[in-house]
Amino acid sequence: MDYIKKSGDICLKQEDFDLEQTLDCGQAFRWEKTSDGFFGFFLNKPLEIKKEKDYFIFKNTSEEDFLNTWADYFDLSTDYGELKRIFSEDETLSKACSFAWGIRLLKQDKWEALCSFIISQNNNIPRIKGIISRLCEKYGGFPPPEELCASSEEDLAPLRAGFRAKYILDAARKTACGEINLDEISKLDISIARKSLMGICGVGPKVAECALLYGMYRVEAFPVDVWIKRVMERYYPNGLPDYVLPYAGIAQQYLFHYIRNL
DNA sequence: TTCCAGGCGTATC
DNA sequence: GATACGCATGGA
Repeated sequence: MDYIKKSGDICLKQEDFDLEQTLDCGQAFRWEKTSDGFFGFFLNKPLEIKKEKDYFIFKNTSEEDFLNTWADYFDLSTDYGELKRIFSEDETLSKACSFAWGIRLLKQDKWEALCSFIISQNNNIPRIKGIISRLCEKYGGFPPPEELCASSEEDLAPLRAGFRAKYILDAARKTACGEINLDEISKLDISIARKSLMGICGVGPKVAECALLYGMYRVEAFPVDVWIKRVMERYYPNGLPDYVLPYAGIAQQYLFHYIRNL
C-alpha cells in the first residue's frame, strides 16, 4: 500500500478507486457527500475522506485505524485492475468496467448489510438511505440485533420503513438469540448459506445474495434485482461467461452502475 | 392519478 | 414450481 502520514491524516495513492462510484453506487447507505468528499461510517466508526490531486485523504485517521479498519473496508488488497482485465474479455462487461472503472466492493458489516438490504426491498436508494439514517439517529449508531430486538413494531414506526419493520425485527430477534449466526453462515457452502439466511422472514433470494456479497465478501454471490434482470435478458440470455462466475458479484457491481446510467 | 423503486409472503393452481 | 397479488412509503 502506497501511503504517507501527514498531520493526523493518511494520504493514500490508489488505482481503480473513485469515491463517488464506490460510496454512492447503492452498495452502502451511510455515506453522504460533503463539499469536497464523503462522510460516513463503518461499524459506527466515522470517516471523512476526500480526493486531493493524486491522493485519497483519510481525515483525522491514525495509521492503526487505517491499516486495521479502512484498508480492509475499502478492499485495498484486491487488484481490481486485474479483475477488470479478466472481465473485459466480454464485450458488455468491458464497457461496464470502462464506465464504472472506480468501483470497489466494500467489505461491510454482516449484520448491517443484512439489515440494510432487508430495508432495500421494493424501495429506492434515497428512501433506503433515509430509513437507515433515521434508524441510526434513533439508536445513536447502527443498532446491534440485541438492542434492536428490544423494540416493537410501533417503536420503529418513526423510521417509516413500512411493511419492512416486522422483517427487521425478525432478523434482529433470530440473530440475537443465536438462531441465525452470521459469522458461521459466512463460512458455509453458499447454497446452504442462502437457505439459512432465507429462514428470516423478509429475506428472499435477492436479499440473501446481497447479505452474502456485501456483508460476507462472498464475491461469487450474484444479486439479481430489476436492473440486473434487464442486463441479463438483454446481454446474457445464456448466463455470464464461466470465467466471470468466481467473481460474479464484483462484475455485478460494474453492470449495475452501467445499466442504471445507460 | 398512476407508476415505480437493489422483493417477499401468501394464496392458489 | 409457477404465477398473481398485496404491501408502506414517497418521488416522478
